[in-house]
Amino acid sequence: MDVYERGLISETPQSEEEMDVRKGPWTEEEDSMLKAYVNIHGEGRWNSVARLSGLKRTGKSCRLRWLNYLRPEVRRGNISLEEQLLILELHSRWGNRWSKIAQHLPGRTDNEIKNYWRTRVQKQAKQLKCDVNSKQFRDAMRYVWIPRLIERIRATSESPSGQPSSSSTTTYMNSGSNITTSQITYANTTGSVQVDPSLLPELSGTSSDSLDTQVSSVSDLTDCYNPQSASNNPNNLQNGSGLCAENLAGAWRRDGGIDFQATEEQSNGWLGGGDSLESVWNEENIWFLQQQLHDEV
DNA sequence: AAGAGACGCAACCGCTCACGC
DNA sequence: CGCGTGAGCGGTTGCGTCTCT
Repeated sequence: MDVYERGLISETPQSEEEMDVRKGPWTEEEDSMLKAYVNIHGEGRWNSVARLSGLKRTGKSCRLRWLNYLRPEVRRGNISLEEQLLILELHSRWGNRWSKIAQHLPGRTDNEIKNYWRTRVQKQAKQLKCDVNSKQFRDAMRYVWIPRLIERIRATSESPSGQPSSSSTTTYMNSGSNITTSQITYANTTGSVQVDPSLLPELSGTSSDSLDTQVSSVSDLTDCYNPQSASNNPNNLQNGSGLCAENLAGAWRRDGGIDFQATEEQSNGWLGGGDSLESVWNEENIWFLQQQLHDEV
């Protein structure tokens, strides 16, 4: 359908500036014009682009179209597990700094990441009946969702068929802060991101610009999180051989966090099975988390 | 089969920052 | 130093598609 028919173009301009300014979806012809212009003259000077290329668009509109859609390096399609993990990690550190987060996901745009966060992550918060910025939800992300993603990334990388391996002895119980590259680069098996080697260790370091410095970082958690022992024997959680009992079971309870230790046992398989991100948040888990949240209030 | 509602995404809007004069 | 302009960023909106009833 033509944009004119949909009323997306100002047909009654109020001033000279508004004359003929197009809005709404871009046509293939406009895309071609913008691509051709940028290929010749390069990026930047977006108002000039709008004027000189013959496009009846604002400079802002041209810039947005180029950055989010026309750039050759833009990757489109499903966001991989590794990318999801990075987004969660980076958001926990920087908050809604979408462009900053996007810098660490080659080919992804801030707009795409923002949309992912709104549609996927905020949806989960809504299902849990808690605010996406609440401590409860951040805890859920850090102590359940992120470790679960790491587990699944590992499983995918270790099994050519994509099935989780049952013989792995690798542990996340690193000293310091290297949950990182060697684990994250399994990415290759799913054809996705190369993670900056310096990135994740940085996350567990000093967080002067973190929005929330009172809660231990994700990497702190993964330092003492052992999915193998946890999934093989949930009782290990009680004696601290898997999760750090002091950090998780006790501390979370005391500071008002969620008791995921109990969650893990009672939901029976929190860390097992499931082949999508959403499976981490299946109905049973969400129900139980809600109980936990309400108990805390 | 059709309508309603939910969802995903592209695009716009308004604000802030950086830079040149 | 103040002002104007351009660029960038985060929030919001609206449309097309999908799913459910």
